[in-house]
Amino acid sequence: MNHWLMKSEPDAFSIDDLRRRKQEPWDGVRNYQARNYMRAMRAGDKVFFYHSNCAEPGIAGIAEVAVEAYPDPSQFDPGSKYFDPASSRDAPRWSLVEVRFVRKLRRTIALKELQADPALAAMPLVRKGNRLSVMPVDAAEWAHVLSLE
DNA sequence: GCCAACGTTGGC
DNA sequence: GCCAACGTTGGC
Repeated sequence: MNHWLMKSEPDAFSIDDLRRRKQEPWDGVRNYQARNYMRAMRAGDKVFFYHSNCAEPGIAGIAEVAVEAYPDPSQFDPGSKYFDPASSRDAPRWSLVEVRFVRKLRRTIALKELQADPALAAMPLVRKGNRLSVMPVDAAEWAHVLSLE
């Protein structure tokens, strides 16, 4: 089983939103690397839910992959901000997974704290300029983050 | 709101 | 295939 991290802007969709909705299609990913990681996800994989672009960026909770990758319907919808005229139903360009709420962390583990921790220095998340919204987390990093909780 | 970093697009 | 222009991400 693999572990992952997915970013969301809490103003748009927070860990509390996921708790309320229980399960959610992770639509709107329009980056090939992030898409490829989603396609590699398997049902039951655990995911850190990261809050980005907000007052206190950090890891706020845990989700799990509920439904493996399938075509993101928003790419076909001209009314959606995620519409992609270059994609077609015959050859969909973008995928999504559905994630299910597992739990909130007892506290949000701040980006600042993650950046300062030598055990996490290899995480793409803490590297300057990284903009990936979906990324793998190795098992040791996963366990270490949870030990900080 | 600023801006550095980065991915994508498109002219050539 | 190069690379400048542009748009987006996301910390601060």
